[in-house]
Amino acid sequence: MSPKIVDKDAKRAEILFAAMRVFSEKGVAKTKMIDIANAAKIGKGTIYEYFHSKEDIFGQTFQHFYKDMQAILEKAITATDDPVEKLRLLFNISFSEFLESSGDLAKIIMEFWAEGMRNKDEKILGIFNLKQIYAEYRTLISDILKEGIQNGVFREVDTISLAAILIAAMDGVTLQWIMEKDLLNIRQISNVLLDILLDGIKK
Amino acid sequence: MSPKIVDKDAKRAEILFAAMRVFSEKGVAKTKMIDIANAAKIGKGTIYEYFHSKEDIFGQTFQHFYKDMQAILEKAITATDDPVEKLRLLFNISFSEFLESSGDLAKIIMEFWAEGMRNKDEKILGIFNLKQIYAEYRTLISDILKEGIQNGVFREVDTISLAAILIAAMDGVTLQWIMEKDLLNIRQISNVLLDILLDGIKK
Amino acid sequence: MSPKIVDKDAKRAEILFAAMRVFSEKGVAKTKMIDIANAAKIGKGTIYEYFHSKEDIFGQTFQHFYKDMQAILEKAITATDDPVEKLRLLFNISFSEFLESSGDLAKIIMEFWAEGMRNKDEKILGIFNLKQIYAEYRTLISDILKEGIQNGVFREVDTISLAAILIAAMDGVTLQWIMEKDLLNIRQISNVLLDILLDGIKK
Amino acid sequence: MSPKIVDKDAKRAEILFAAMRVFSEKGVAKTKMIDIANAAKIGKGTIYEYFHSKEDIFGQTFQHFYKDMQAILEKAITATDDPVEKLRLLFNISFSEFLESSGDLAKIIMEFWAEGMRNKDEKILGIFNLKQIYAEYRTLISDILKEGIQNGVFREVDTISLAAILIAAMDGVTLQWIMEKDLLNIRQISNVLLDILLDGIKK
DNA sequence: AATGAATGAGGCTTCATTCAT
DNA sequence: GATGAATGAAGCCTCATTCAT
Repeated sequence: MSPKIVDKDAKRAEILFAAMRVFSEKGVAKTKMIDIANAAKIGKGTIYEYFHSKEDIFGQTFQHFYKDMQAILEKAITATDDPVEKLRLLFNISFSEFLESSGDLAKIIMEFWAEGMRNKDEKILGIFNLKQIYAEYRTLISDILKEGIQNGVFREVDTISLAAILIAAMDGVTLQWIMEKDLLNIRQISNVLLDILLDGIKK
Repeated sequence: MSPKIVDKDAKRAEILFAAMRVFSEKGVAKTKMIDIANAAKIGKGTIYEYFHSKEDIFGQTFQHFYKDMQAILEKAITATDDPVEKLRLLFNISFSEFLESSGDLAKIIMEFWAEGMRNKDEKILGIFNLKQIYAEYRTLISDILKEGIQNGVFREVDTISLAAILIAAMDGVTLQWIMEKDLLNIRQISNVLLDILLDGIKK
Repeated sequence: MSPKIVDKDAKRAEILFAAMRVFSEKGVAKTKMIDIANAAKIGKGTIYEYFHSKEDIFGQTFQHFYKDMQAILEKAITATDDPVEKLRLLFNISFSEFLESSGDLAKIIMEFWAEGMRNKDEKILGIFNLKQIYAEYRTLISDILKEGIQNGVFREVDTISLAAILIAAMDGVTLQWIMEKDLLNIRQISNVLLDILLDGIKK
Repeated sequence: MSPKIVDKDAKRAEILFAAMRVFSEKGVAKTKMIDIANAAKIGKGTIYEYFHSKEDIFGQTFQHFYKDMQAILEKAITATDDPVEKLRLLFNISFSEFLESSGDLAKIIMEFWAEGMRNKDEKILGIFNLKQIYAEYRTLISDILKEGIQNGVFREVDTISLAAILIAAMDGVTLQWIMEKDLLNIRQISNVLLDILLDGIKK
């Protein structure tokens, strides 16, 4: 009576991870559906049981990345009340829990950035709205900074601009890390950079 | 040496600029040869009189970007003997002369990064060897830092790591700038960031 | 003979009717197996328990149509001995019992015709041999006409050609009926046409 | 300076005729783009220089058929003032100039009918609006009949219904002709039928 | 028997590149 | 040199059919 029972969500996730691996290896444009199928060890047609199109897979890859990032931010800012500590957690967790754990994902981030920064029609903007994501991100960090200013930990500064600086620093380090995962001790670099930045804004 | 050669070079450059405009607007993968031809107001077939392939155009776009960058670095480090001033020039010139002047180019940088960070066969590596470029870049900045240390301007630091930090900061700001050209006063942000960083390593 | 066989046949018929509905709505080529399955409220795979292939379903749809037509012919020519009445019954029954009762079927007739008139390999010819069907049809009507001539009801005419004319008239009216089920009073048109035709051949 | 000079319209027509040949041989659904390309002795991709899609080709095939028909009607109704003669011309020209001259086209008519009688979205309706075409056709013939009634040639009849009958007769004969191009003397059949019909409505 | 998940052959279409003019 | 018409390799996606449950 009943057909093969499959955990559709689990399989969808499997395919997504396979796609991420291939995307990060070959780049989105040069990835063929058959590559994803092979990576997932399924037939070409099976992919379409779980995704509408290649574009859809790329979009969901981004969603996945974004949700992970959200979770990390959430975790970081609720773990402690100390603004300084919050920023340090943000910096550290980004690398340890997000990038290092899914190193594959890292290389696609560039494609997210490239894709996300172009003007899109409404439909795509709902998925790839990097501008909005960064705006939210700045607000979140700005709030932490305001806290610190209120607590008397930080100097009076333009919190939004400073948030942009912190994000810039994180992204920059991310780029370096992607480029030279092995050669540079990025963890240390990241810490040094954060120390300098924190030092610069502390009262 | 004949006038024709000059014409050829001029036209090649024209096509290259047209290509850059389209690349930055639609992304490299989604740019068709016909788009470039239209943008350059020439026939589709004419492109092949000046370039071997689409890949070739993309490669030369990168070369152009790279040469511009080289020139800026050159200019910066020869303009003064003061290491601090050299770094400041590096930061400022990057934005004023490079990015701001060819805003179109900025959006393709992501594609360079995305493209450049994948493992390639020898032929491509000769063109898109980002790792090597960044390594050179780090060496150059490291040399400035060493100068500063010798001069007693900077503390004793791991110059290569610090170079990486400075590059990270610059790249990060670039990203922010691409994303929010209008909203954020990136020039100011970049200066603030540099001040903080310099402050952090000054003796 | 066991109840299962009855079930099987009933279900096969159900699927066939579902298929006919969808065929007539979307056309055979644009009908997917899943459409038929949905229309029949069964699973996609179940269809294959009752039919070998989509082609098979289409073939059996035709067979069904053909058997209905045969039955109508049979009914018409055995109901009375009067040749004129036989022809009138043929005309009328065609519409009342066949087309009007299964209006869905009507739209597929075009596909039967389109499919049936192409040269086919042996296998298909056994199912879709329209030429033969029409030849039989002509013979049957020709026999009625011959009867009428012998009885002195009809003039001496080329019975095969006249049979073709009668069939042409019926098919033509069918087409009009399919096209404008609602606007034209086809029943009346059909009667008028038949009256004219009969009048033309009566002695 | 100038590239290959091609009469685009001529080539488009060539491809269209090739497509019509293949359509009529294999049916639209079973015709592959490569079949059309081969029939036209061009490359697969070349088709797309002249048509948007397979659907487009089919649509334009229909347009072509329709324009031919229009021209025939025009020719018939302007050639004489005698209503009876007009109808006879309509009947005869349809076969001699239209069907017999482009026998290939004939077999696709079924597909036009099948395609044209389904409910379509606006876009397709603009191309395949068979209902409207037949309505126009009926009006045109109805006008001829009205003329004949005014002239006292025809009895007082429901002209629209009679127009439908005449069209039905023509279509029916067409069908027979498609089916048995060789066996039946359709020209004669068509004349006999028309004679009977005219006789039936003459005063 | 019934199901729908899985499959891959096959079709449509795109587009970089070629080449005759 | 310049052009765009022609091409076909290659990729995305569909869908009839299979088959494990």
